[in-house]
Amino acid sequence: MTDDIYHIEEVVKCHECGSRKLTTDNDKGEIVCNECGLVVEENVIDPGPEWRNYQAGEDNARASKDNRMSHDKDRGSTFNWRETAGRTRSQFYRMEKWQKRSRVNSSVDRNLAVAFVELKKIGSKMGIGKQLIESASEIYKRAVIKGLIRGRSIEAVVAASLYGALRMNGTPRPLPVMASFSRVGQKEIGRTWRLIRRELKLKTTVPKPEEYVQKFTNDLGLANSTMKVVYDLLVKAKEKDFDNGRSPIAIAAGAIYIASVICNQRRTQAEIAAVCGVTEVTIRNCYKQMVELLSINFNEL
DNA sequence: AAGACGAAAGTGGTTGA
DNA sequence: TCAACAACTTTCGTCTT
Repeated sequence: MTDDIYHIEEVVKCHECGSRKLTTDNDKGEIVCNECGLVVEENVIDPGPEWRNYQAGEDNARASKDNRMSHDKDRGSTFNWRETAGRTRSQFYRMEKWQKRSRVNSSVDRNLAVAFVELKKIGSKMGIGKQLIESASEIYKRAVIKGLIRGRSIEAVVAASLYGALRMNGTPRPLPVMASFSRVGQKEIGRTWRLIRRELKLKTTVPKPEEYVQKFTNDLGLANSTMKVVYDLLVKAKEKDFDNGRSPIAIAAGAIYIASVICNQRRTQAEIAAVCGVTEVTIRNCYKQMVELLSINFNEL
């Protein structure tokens, strides 16, 4: 993957001895002079807004990438030309490069800034708390550092990060619901989330039906007592292994429909479908099977 | 007219050979 | 890797309230 690396154009010879025999060390992210051994370039970066994707040897690679994120913080004082006046030409030359590099870094910052604005926008539209926005931005930042933005839109990665943060918090939202708050389609959000989860090795579990209940019943304006009935139905369904292979959202939606009828707080299948992000057909199929399984005298209600 | 129902055809994910 | 499969969606006509 050596040829995958992007060189800054002006780095063609060693500042110390002038040799053009240079070797790139991918793992360390350095360019080293073959003649005198000087590290000509550290933290080799893509001059464009995006950067290359590190492959194996993650640990070393990550160290240099992390440095990149804090370039201006670490090196800020190096840019003071007054302090360095009178030094050799090659040193000015080097400093000039750091400045260029800082501009590259600021494009990373701009990416993060744009992303965080987007994240806050979606978050406030969805009524998501500060803590979760923080978690989502943490995931986003790590995705950026891993180079996962490449070939994807900021919006997609933002939506996926938020989706993931919600799931990991035990308060998942259905993909269609996420998509309705984003300009990105649910397929793209789902695909991006799977990638992020895999690449960042995030530990997630398959959402359980009960994780959706609070949010759904709230949105439908159902009473706490009705919500309690939903939970009871889910417990009974689980006892009979109703959850294998079926979408947890569909199960939650079906249970909510049954409970809304039982508790005289009837909601139409269409209303529930809209809130839960599944179709009426799915709710019908699911609640019918549940009624059958739990021997509920539904028609008498 | 609104809501519920179910058939039919299509999609995307999972599983097992 | 590919076919088979179950769950789910979309669409639409029909029935019930």
